[in-house]
Amino acid sequence: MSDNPYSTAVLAWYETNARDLPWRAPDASPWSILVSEIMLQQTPVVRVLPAWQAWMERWPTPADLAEEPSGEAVRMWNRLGYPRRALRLHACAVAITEEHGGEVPSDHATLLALPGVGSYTAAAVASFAFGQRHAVLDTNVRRVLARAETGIEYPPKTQTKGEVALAESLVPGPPSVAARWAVGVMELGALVCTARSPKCADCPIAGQCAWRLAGKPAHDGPPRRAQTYAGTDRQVRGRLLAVLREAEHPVPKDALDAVWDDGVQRERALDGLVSDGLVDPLDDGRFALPG
DNA sequence: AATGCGTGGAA
DNA sequence: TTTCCAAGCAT
Repeated sequence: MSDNPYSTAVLAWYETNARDLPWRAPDASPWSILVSEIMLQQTPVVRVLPAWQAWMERWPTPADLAEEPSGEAVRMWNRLGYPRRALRLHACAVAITEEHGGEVPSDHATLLALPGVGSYTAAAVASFAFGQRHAVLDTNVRRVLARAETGIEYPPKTQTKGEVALAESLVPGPPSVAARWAVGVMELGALVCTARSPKCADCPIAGQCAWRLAGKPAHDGPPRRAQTYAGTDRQVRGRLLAVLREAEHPVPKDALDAVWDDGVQRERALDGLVSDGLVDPLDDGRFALPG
């Protein structure tokens, strides 16, 4: 697997079209790249940018964050969503400080063992921070490969082994080229081969795209999961945690009861937050972010 | 393997 | 207004 039919075109496209993102700066530290990757899990770039800046100013190294209570990470996470990621990023900082001499590990398997670091993030950090050769398969790349190679509009809902094998077969041989391919094909998916209204006129591989060549057949199969939010436990959890994030001090139960009427659901959500480690029930009956 | 887990912007 | 979806992970 030394090359693939698209790599030259994608690499050239990336050279002139890449966004100037701070975690892509030549002097970006592995830690700053890891922080960006955790934040970018399911949160758009535009919302991550200011949060990442503030985070890196406050905690420039893993040791800086590891010194703080995990609740400070949850508070700093603010409204990025999925706040368990903040807890896991804090746990990453502790593990890196205590087990890896304060340096983000470069080995893929070691990265994978860190809290909140899965297959994608381990490959991304190994590739972007350390220039290694890995298949970096995120939602953008899955969509590009579904279209260009498989000829379908959208990839399957859950990642398949076939997709992984395909992605691996396309990784260029030399690590430095592989790393640029990884970021380039991801950027192509983010900017051109988008989920809705792909900009095929601007696509460097449009001439080789199986989906476009087939006339862009519409998505076949069940409609793609419409996620409801209003009224869910997720919404309740969000409201409860927002109260604690914005409070300077531990809050009485009344303050939490005020944000959701359904007591059964409210208790279930609060219990969930406690068992996740996002909320600390104090002995005096009040609640706080974890210390 | 399917589900749960936040939030906000765009169409 | 509603729907979609945005660099996933853990269980």
